Amino acid sequence: MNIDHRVIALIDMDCFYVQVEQRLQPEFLGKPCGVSQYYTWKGGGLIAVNYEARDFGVKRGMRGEQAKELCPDFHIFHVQEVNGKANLNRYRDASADVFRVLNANFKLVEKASIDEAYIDLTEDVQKLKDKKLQLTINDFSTTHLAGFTTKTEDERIEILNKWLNDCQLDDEKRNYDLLLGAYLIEQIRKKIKDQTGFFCSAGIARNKILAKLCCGFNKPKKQTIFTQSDIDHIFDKTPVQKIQGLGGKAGERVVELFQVEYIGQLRKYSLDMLQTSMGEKDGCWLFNLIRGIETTPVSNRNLYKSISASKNFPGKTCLDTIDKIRTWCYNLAEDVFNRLEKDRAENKRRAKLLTVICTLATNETITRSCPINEYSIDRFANDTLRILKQYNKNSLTSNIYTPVIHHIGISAGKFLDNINTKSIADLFSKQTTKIETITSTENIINCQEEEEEEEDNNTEENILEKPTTTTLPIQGDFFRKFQKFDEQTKIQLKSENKTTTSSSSITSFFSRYTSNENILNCSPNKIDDHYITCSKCHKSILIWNMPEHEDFHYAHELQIEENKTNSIIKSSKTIKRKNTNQTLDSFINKKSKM
DNA sequence: CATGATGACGCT
DNA sequence: AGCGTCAT
Repeated sequence: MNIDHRVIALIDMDCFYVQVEQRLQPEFLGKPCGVSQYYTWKGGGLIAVNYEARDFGVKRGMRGEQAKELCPDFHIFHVQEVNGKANLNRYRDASADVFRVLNANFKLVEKASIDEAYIDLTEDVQKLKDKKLQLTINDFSTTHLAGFTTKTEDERIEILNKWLNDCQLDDEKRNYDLLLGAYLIEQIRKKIKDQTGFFCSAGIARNKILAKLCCGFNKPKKQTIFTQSDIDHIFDKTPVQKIQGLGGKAGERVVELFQVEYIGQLRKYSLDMLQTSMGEKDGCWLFNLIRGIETTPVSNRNLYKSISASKNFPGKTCLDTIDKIRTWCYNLAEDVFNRLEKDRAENKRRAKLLTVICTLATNETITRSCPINEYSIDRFANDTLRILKQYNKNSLTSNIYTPVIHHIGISAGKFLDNINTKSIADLFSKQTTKIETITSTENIINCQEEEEEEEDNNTEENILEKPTTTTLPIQGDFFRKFQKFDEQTKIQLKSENKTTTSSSSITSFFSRYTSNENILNCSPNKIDDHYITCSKCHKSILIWNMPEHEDFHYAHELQIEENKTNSIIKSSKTIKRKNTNQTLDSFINKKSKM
């Protein structure tokens, strides 16, 4: 297979975080919205802005208050905060929804970010060729061609129709597989919309850089094809910084060294000249790129290589005492721990390396690692604290830390696959794992094997395995409550079980209601008259979702009750910390902040 | 004060 | 292993 004959797509969810929030609260669909984190300071920082709001000049990175000035009707969704820290789990879960659809339909999918995926369609297109489809303009209702800015729908149809005929008539069929690729991407985007409720845009081209570039040409809810013959005239008008990888200092270097503005202007330079200035590797990459050649493969990775939690402490909020630092070590450690546990249950692997990143007032960034022998909040927090203490210039007996800290991050990585240890979380995650990993027969076999093993594995053994982890007993207690509840509701729901999944997994049940609040997602956009108003929250609920919705309230109430007990359990955790340096003061400090 | 949290990766 | 770059 010639590398230049690949068909690559880049799918990009349109203002993803906003869509995730709108799926939960459909009443905001069509209105100018954004998502911000940390609302106290100037309305928080916007990390996503929808297209309705962009029309008013609202941009990512702006403060919420500034957005309100530009657009008085602007609605701000706030990122969930846990332990005083922004928590992005809601978007990670929604991302998983999207990737389930992609992985179920394509073999080669690369998760490029939380809301972007590369797909290598080359094989799929080859298979499609045998079918001898008769494609018409109706199969490409949101497709555009790179290099044409069409103002009206009629204009789009006219130009696309001409191209469609051209590439079906072309004896060499140079563009025919791009056409088939675009056809597949129209289908998958429709599927994503139907199965998740989310809109996206896409680019279809011969390589990743081109796919990424042209994806941005028509947004939102549209897709763009970038043919090889369009490269020259488009690159002549493409600013260097628009090329992925050249958005920063490297791009600046190119602009200054070669005195160019647009990427196409580099064509007049020899390979040698490019390499002299940019280095052998980058020079070669650039030389090929501007001629439409870029060979970076779409990697087949589905899982994260690292799981991390971090927080900035800008200005006056900086950390200047050991107590504050300890508190945040625990907060961050807890987040990483929770996600690692979930990851271990789902993916049968364990992170082996903990990396601590911190930025000091001296403006230096320090990175230090240590091995992970056991998943435990206390271990993560104390390892982090121990490392940070090494940079304290103040007396060891003082509570004051100098220089102050402006950023702390904890990252877990270097995963070891196929671990055979089990935990309570493993037992409860069967259903979730099954649903998420059915992408190949290999995985299915894997799952079944694990399940059989799990039958033999006793819960007792798993508890004994992790005696120092304080969170597990909490989870156990929590799940026990829900187990009863789950059984009850199953009976209740049996009569009208159409929309209810028959999953008996407590985890999957639990996560449906708490981590994602998916109950509200069932049909976000449908305009339908089968609504009734919930007596508890006064929201309009589709009538066939009402049983689940009522369960949601029940679960919610239980959770509130659980939180009360939780604070008690947490304090017992503090007693434990006391042995390892935690003072009562710092505990109170932490509580008062929450 | 203050574009934040989180990833991947390359260089040395 | 640690630091810097780039990206969303």
